[in-house]
Amino acid sequence: MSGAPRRTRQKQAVYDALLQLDHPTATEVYEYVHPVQPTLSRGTVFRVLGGFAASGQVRKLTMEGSDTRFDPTLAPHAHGRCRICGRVCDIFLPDYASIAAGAVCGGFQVEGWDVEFTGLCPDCSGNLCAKAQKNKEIQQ
Amino acid sequence: MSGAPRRTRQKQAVYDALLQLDHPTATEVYEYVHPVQPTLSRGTVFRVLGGFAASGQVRKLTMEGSDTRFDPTLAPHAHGRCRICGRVCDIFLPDYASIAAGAVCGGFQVEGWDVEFTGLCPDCSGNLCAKAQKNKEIQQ
DNA sequence: CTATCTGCAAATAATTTGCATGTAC
DNA sequence: GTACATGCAAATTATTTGCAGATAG
Repeated sequence: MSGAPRRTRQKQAVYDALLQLDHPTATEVYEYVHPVQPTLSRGTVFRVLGGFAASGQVRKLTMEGSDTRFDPTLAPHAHGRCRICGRVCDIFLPDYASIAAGAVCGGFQVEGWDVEFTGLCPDCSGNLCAKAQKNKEIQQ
Repeated sequence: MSGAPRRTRQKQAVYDALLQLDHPTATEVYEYVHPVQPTLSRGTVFRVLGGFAASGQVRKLTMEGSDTRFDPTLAPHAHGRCRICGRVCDIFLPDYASIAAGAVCGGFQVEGWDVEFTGLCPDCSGNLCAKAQKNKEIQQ
């Protein structure tokens, strides 16, 4: 028989990191938490995040060009990945919600969905020149 | 100055594999090609597939729960991953095409998109019991 | 108490890369 | 002939796992 999951300092720290860190990878979570809890190990971060994902407590994002990311926002939504700064933005598109409701597409019975857009985030689409300039400065 | 890409036996073999193998991973391509061309190395498979993806010759699919897959079908379409057999199906949804045409969603300027559905493929949604039975037999 | 969780370190496994050699054009 | 491509093997890097000790309930 399996008992209820236990509330631990480590899980709390990992979840807090998810709220602070805007779609972080497991490693980013680790690096955020480590200075505060030096004994919390990488393995634990992966195990805790995997548990959260398995229980539906967080969403696991498998995005092109980066490691697996985790998202504590449970409301159905898509993601936009900026091709300039790499930031991942939440995009709420009510239209997609209806598709999730068990629609059938060409014989494939849909139970869940995930949409990844590529493009420019609000910052980067605003003033491309300024942004390119900034990136140049950083690289130097 | 960079010259045009060269036509090689290896690239041809990798592309043929893509056409035969229904959304294969790099390793699946390697295992398909290797018996025929034993000297073709894993590194080359990754390099060739990466090149194809970079030139837009094939689509690179980053799907949940499996390694990166490659798709030679260039027409805009979504993918369905069956939660029972794991098969990846092509799903053509004209509605999504309009979104790709540079729409703006909440300040995010969309240039490209990728949709992954989870659910049941035609085979598995048809007769779940028979399928479960078959899987059992395979495992034994 | 005891089942779950964590730390640590070693094991996996996909992907990348350096370099010498091969070959398309 | 020359620049691009490949083979090979070693290096990287994310993620998983075994096991002994810690701890939540």
